[in-house]
Amino acid sequence: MITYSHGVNGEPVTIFVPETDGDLRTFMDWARSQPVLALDTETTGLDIFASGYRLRTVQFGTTREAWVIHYELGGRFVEAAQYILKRCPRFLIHNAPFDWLVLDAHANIPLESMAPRTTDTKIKATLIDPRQPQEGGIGTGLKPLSAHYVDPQAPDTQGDLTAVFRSLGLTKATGWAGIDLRHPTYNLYAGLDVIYTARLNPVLDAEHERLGVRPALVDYEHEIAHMCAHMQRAGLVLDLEYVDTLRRMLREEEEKYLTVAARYGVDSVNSGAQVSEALLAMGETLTEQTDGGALKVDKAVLLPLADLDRDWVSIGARAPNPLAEAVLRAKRAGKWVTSYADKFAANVDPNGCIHPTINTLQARTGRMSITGDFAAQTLPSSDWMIRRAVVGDHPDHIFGSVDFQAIEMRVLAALADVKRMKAGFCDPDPDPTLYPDGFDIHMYTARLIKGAAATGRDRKVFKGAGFGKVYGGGISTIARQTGATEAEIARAVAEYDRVFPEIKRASSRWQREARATGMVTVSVTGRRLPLDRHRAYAVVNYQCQSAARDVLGQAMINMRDAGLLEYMKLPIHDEIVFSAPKSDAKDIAREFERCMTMDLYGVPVTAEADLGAHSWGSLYGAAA
DNA sequence: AAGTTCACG
DNA sequence: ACGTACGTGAACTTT
Repeated sequence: MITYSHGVNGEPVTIFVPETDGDLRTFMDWARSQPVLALDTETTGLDIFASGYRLRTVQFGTTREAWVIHYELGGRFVEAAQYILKRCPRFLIHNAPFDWLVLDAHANIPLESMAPRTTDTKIKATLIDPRQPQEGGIGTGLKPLSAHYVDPQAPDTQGDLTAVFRSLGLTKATGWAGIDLRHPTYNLYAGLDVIYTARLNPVLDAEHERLGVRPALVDYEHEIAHMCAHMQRAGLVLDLEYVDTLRRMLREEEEKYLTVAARYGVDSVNSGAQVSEALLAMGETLTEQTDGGALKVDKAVLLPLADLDRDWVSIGARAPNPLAEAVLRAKRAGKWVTSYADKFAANVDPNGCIHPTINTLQARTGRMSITGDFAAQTLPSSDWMIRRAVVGDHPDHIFGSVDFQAIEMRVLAALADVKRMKAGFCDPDPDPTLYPDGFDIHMYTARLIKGAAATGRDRKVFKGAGFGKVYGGGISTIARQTGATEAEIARAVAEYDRVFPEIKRASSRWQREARATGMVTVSVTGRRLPLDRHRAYAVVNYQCQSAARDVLGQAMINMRDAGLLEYMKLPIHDEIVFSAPKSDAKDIAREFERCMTMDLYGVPVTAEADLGAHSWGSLYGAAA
């Protein structure tokens, strides 16, 4: 047995690294009697589903000691780790979804077995403060949390190991796979991580108590994390033949327009300086500036120069500038091939699946994000081309999606108790001649203000005003977004405030509360939402975005309880994407709608399903 | 590492 | 009194 003595917050701790069968028996005798163990794994990297991926080490610990089990050695080491993994009633894990999926894929310990026994200290910490240190927060990594809550002298275990990797001629990318399991720094830090996790947990509990973070919210977040890990494990099936075609086509398109751009002296279309210089030389005038003071040459600037509207359709207002068009097309093809098509091909697993990394509590508002191999929340939606690469789980499956209807506006009506808005949403039988596609809050508002004569343009203006309320936008921004004049918007916003006076009152109240509590506002679920001092106006948006996220979270729990988890593929803010057998798809879609239908403080929250064909792209236009 | 652009809800 | 559209992830260029 190798042992390391170390100090944590002035107290001695011991790290044990078993070497023999006898050492492993001592470990098991100790671990068997522990009601709760902190747990961590070390692996060859982050790409859990790639071939050749290995689980190297599993660590177990308490506030006083840690045991570092080298799983990679096989035999009795594997047996000992699995014995405790199956048996211990409760685990503390920092960022549990990663370790759940590692153990599920590489240690034969199912997610379904681990998740109900897990407390995730990252979830607890994020509910206290979701901000990273750069944003003025504590951070949500084990290192900043340990330094803040446990021991100011806590080492940067990951950072220091990276330095060790370099001294061994390895890199951050190769070090985790290449470091010798006997390396003392590797073993010491592997052990310290679980000791810090064990010490973090009671401090976080005390903070929750002090700040009023509800235990029900903690449980709810664990359930959401479990469901999202389930979706990550399943992944999405790719049509690899199509991915290859897509890559070829987009590269050709890019090349074609790069050649055109080069004729005008632009050899890098992504260089704003080159593009603006060449356009000026062609006699174009550029007026908009970037925050940094350079001339702006983004899509919004280039489209009019190319005589194209926002949907890239020819306007006929001027002679198109060939360079502007070439830059637009080359940049779009380039982005689509590198950010999407190439990444699909590079990250596909041996079964032809791609796995999203779902961060269930990423944004300050609690919103989820999807990062890494497959940023599925940000695939182009204006065209089916990219999403066409993703297909149903089985040949007889089709893709579907269920969206909340105008969720931000409904949440606003509910939270601010907006009487006339609520009355509109609550109308059980909206006149189909007025609302042929179902009730529409923006047309409702237009009619409330303009009467029966309200037009589609009125609708657009009041939709802008509504979004301005939800986002906290000013008159000029709303005008720019809607294309209406500032005078028109100013009048519309004033009328909006007249018919929905509760919004302004709620906004003032929330801003006052936020300031009084140090610019941290508390959502309806008790979630703490840190708000920058100079951005108090954003409190309405924080409340709405956060409540909408929690409504989706509740809907996801309803879906799981209804047996729909196996069909769920992705959460996308106000939408769930699913893959289901074609023969049952209509019934399944109805079930999804039912799970997303609920009441929020007297406002009905509703959802509508859309069924496509075999590919995800089929929901976005003409693809098969 | 910062700045710019572009993809999403 | 004034004025701020909200939240993300990722690639590429320039520094």
